[in-house]
Amino acid sequence: MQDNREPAVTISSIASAAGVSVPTVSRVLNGRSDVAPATRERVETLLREYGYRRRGSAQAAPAGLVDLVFNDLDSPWAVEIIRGVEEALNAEGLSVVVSAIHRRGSADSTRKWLDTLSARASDGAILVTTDLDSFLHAELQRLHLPVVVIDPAGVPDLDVPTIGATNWTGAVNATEYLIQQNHRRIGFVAGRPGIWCSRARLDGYRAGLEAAGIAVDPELVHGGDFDYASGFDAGRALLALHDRPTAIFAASDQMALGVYEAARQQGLRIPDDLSVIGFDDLPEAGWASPPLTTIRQPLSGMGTLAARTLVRLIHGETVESPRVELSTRLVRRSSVQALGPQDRFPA
Amino acid sequence: MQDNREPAVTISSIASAAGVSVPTVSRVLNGRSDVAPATRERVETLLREYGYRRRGSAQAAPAGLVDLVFNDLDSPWAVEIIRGVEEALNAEGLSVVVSAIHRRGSADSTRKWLDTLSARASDGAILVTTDLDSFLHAELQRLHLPVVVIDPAGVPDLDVPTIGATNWTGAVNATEYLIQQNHRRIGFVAGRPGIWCSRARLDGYRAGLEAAGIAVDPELVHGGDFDYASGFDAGRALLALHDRPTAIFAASDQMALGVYEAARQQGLRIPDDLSVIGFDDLPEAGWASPPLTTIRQPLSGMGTLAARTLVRLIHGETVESPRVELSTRLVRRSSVQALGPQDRFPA
DNA sequence: CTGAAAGCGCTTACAG
DNA sequence: CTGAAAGCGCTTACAG
Repeated sequence: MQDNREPAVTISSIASAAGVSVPTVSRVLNGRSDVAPATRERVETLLREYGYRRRGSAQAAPAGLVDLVFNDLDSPWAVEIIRGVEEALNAEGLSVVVSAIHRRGSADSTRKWLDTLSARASDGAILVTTDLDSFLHAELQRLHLPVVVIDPAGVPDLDVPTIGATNWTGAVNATEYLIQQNHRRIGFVAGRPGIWCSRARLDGYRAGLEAAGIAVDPELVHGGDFDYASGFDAGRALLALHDRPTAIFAASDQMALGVYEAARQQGLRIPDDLSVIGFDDLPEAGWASPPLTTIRQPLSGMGTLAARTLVRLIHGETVESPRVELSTRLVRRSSVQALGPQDRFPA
Repeated sequence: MQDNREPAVTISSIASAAGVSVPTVSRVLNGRSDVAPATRERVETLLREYGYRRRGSAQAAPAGLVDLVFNDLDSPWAVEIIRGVEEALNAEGLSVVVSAIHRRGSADSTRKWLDTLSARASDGAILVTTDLDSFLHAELQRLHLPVVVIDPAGVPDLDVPTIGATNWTGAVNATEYLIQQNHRRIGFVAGRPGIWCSRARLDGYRAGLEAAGIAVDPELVHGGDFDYASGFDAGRALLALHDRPTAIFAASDQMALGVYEAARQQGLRIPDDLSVIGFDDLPEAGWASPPLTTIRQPLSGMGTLAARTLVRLIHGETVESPRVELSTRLVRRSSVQALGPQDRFPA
């Protein structure tokens, strides 16, 4: 995998490559104004190409810092991951720098982020749900910065370790469980499109139905993007169907809570009139009323594993299995009720 | 307030203070084994006393790092603060190191944390809900590290800026609102004891009742510690009362959700049979079913303000008002219903 | 176990 | 705008 034992790039190697003196490079590095624009440009390019990293004095003196990068910091999701990463890294004597990629997609902001990363001499980075495109990947390589991705957006390069959960299997289990409880019309609220795990959950739902010989009704599959509002909208649409579902499987807990509210507004009670199952098992799932049955994915465990994997890369070790999926499991609480028998023979 | 412009403590000043050579101090600093125990001890003490901070080369070269410290990273609370801090600091080109004080209270772990802080040359620290005791305060002063505290546990030293919310006023407002809706028997679930804001909320509840000429019934005040389980327990106890409350004001949203579940388990519907109001306005409040009416405290705004205040201290500026309380406000959603008129004249 | 010496990576006046 | 020189804070062989 990555290798961090290359000869260090120093200010003086940059200087000779650029054909200028060491002080000049130093000036560029420190944003002094008294440098000819052409010189500055040339030096900056070289700095970038060589992947120069500020280094205190003589020997590297590791910063003991790892970057944990989210697209946005607006989900309860994030704390779980942060907690797992922080615990594992703290045990290794490392600290976690948490950041969100602001104005996502802007090449400029990515550039700026990379510069900061480089300036502070981070030992490695954990990217969450990030689309590690080839540009970003190349830049990180250049910085000799080990990387681990949690829940990659697309299928990442093979030499970048990724940590995920058994999304497909978890979704199959959720669907099977509802079928066991005699549900046949099972609605599905999908996750944010474009992220790998969303697709896996949708496929698992379909596979679960088909394994039980139930045809997939496209009407019962509704788009979403993981958050509450999209769950509410999807729930409303699904419950407005002529032949409405008796159970809804939402690809995230937040969307499941949106379904709760859509049901409540239509006077439907959970689990009596509608069964709901979520995905994630955020603490919030246990706080719902009634407590939400869901598929647990070990988010903080994923964080811990990502951290441990990264530490190995930092130490120059290789990682034998670059893609790991931690297992999910069904957590039964009170939002699913068996259909049929009860209906026919009420107590 | 704090001053950061003191002459830098260098390895050589420590060396002469200790009566040893520079290389020896360097060895202690790097944990080399070949140093006499007595010498090591003496040097370490001096290092501490002088508040030595590793510094790359010649000039300080600010690390651009700020520490954000929680007691625990297990609450949805935390993300809100992190988000606010991260945004404000990112705008200043600074990064956020997030950590939890593990094994709280252990002097040893505090020591270790301070060492890390010092080693990485953090520019400042934001402590959340921390009891900044005089020991910690003195140590941070020694490191010349500016500090801001969010929601201080106790009453902190006057020269440490603190950021909070108008907890007392918010609680008065919540209580007044319930009274306006004709509630008279209003239960209260208190926050974690020992934290300043818990006390303010309890006092606000009492003041709100008394202002309306309602006597405070001690039976209606129940202990809690901010989390879901304690809210559930308190809700259960309150609803089991002979003359049970028609409304419950919980000092946190998480506890309010616990009250929801306690009500549901007793077959009580919200808001029809019981009105509930929370405190915080976490995203979770909006996801409850029915959506929770609550007192909003601007958590991410508190994070932002703490960050900005810290940046000023880092720049050596003074802060004119060391204790700021951001205002809270009532967010009306669907968990409170007026009592009385409706009951007498149903639609 | 310790210090004198050499050296490293970098920066800052100082000339030009 | 740029480089030669001096210097800073630190570390690492090298002696003893």
